[in-house]
Amino acid sequence: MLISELAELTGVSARALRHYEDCGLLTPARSGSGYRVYTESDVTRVAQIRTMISAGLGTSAIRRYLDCVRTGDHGTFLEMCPDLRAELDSLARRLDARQAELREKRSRLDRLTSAG
Amino acid sequence: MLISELAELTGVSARALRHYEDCGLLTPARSGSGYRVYTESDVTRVAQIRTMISAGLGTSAIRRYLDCVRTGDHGTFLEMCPDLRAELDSLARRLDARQAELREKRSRLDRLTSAG
DNA sequence: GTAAGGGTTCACGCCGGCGTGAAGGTCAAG
DNA sequence: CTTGACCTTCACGCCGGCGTGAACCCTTAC
Repeated sequence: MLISELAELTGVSARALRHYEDCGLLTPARSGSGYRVYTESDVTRVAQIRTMISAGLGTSAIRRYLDCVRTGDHGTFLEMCPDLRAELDSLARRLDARQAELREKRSRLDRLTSAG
Repeated sequence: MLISELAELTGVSARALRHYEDCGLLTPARSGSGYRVYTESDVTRVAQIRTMISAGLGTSAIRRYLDCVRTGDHGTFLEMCPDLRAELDSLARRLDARQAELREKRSRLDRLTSAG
């Protein structure tokens, strides 16, 4: 299928799909005229990519660990290798830190608003 | 006083102080040779700016409402005018939204990590 | 004279997943 | 042939508070 069809099937913009290719997350074949040609398995792969992005992973991390992705009846998950475990742990810590920062900002804003 | 002294007194870098001037938050006098000359009241003002920034306000918003800032015994606060009230409300909503997004990311990451 | 230590004005870099034209090739349909 | 819908490859814009040189001026001490 061509890019616009994959875009419709996945709900992801064509621009994003090209971006994923630039990042090495997709490697579609090319037609004689240079058009990107995707297979049905790319639909699943894009869904996996989106799941990982929505979990906070960057494209470089996704590229490193895309082999670890499995999609089963119980949802999408990752088969753990040591590096991946460490990467996800540090990501979790970063997310927690950002959450704490946001909470601080929010409370400081409340103080600015109501204090006095 | 010169910029490095104000930087030390406030704990804010000289670069940041120049940045605040670029944004219209500070308007130091100039010596004959072009050096920025600050007064003691600028120490308070910088503290107010830092408080507002740490609460999530951007420099443009700070510039618009810097007149509303008061620093008293009960901490730094803002005298409310309608526009300011609306601005702070929308900011609070944006912070809440970002907090919700982060929570979602965090839980999705947990699912990726442990599911399967 | 000069080295040292501050001050000044640019102006790019960051962080990153895409949006958004711009300029131009491909292809089926009328 | 021509419209028009889709495709391609660049490549800048975003969001923004500063970090970080670069290149150059002022002043003081030796």
